[in-house]
Amino acid sequence: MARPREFDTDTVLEAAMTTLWRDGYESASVSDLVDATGVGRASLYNAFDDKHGLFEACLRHYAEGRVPLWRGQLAEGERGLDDIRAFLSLLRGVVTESSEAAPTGCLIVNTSVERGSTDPFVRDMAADYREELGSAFRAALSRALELGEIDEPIDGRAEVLVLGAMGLFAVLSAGADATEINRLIVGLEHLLDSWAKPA
Amino acid sequence: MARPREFDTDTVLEAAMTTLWRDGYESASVSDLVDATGVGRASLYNAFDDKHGLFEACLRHYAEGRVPLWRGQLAEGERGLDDIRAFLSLLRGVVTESSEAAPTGCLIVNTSVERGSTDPFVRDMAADYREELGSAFRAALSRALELGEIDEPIDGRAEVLVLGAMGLFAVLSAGADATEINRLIVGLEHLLDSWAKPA
DNA sequence: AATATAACAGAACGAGCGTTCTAGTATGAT
DNA sequence: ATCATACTAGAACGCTCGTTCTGTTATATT
Repeated sequence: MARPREFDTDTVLEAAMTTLWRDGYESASVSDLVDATGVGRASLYNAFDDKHGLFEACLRHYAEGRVPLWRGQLAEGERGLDDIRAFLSLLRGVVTESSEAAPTGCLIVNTSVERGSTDPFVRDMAADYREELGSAFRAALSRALELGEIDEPIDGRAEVLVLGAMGLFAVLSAGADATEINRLIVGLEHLLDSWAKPA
Repeated sequence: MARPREFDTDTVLEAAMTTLWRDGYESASVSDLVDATGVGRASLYNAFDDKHGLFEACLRHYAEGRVPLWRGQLAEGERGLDDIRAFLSLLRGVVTESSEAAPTGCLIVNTSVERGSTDPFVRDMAADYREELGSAFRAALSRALELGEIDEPIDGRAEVLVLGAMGLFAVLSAGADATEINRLIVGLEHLLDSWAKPA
């Protein structure tokens, strides 16, 4: 009954997300988002209400597209410590693959550090994100326990891994070079090794 | 030979720093800084050149005033693991003492996540900050080694502690509640316990 | 084919941004 | 006491911000 939308929502969200991810919420202007998406201002406002609405859609798009990259293997993998090692390898890959298309660090960590104290939406989303990450680590550590790779405890170690991931994302966004990032990841890998029982 | 300054530089820096710390670089406007410091616009521009100059002075003020709070005991304390435990207690205190006067988290971590990829000054300052923190952890762990509290290794564990601190600062700024913060710190405390050799 | 509907492009809005300018003022050196 | 200096307050600058408005265009239904 009316003219159909000319743009693909996912494509637009991907472009807007990349801009917000790279520049942050305040530094990315609506004009920047118009340029990045190639969609007119009025169309963006029609589809997402306002800048914050587009931001929320981008955060959801990020959670739906990026979280599954690690959640599956970590939470429901078939191994234990190796699944966590694979997660760390994933993070190591981030630093070498960083480009204009895929900024470094993590959108949720970036924007929650920027706006977490004043923006309930991003605060809640970041809390969910950490909860999901912690839950996934606990699952992987529980499998490691059942496989006889490690002993107790599980929970405290999962919290440490959450902090490690949050720290890595923060340091990535802070502009650390590849050498430092790799050194930090190696530290976490050695931590995993130290948890493993002698074979 | 000329009219002397009416404001005290440290007092002004403390007020400006608090505002930038709480709101971030982009969200804190020059008008906000004028209001917070009580100093006129022209005076601020006379003394600090521009907004970024005032920001740099605030970062230096933060590094000079806040870093010594943990650096001394951690780098040159007389104990080992207990000095690291004291550092964690310091962080635990931060979450309960947060007020308008002293925002939560860490100014350097907040602004380096916000601007680290584009602002060389904050990137370098954040790198120095992590290097100093890592060096302090290595010193404390070395003392713990000499005291017979722990065995090798030192370096990888120091990196893990740096990540833990960065992660805590990130989560603090993300608006996590006291319960979660405490749970994460307990995780790190248990990690320290697990490094200690049986007495 | 005619109509109703909504997306489209781009101009325009007031508000706020960082910065500069215009005066006026208070002080140390002569 | 006079002068040079650099502080002070506040108005004003051009610019960009997020948002809204004005037509125009394209499609699904009748």
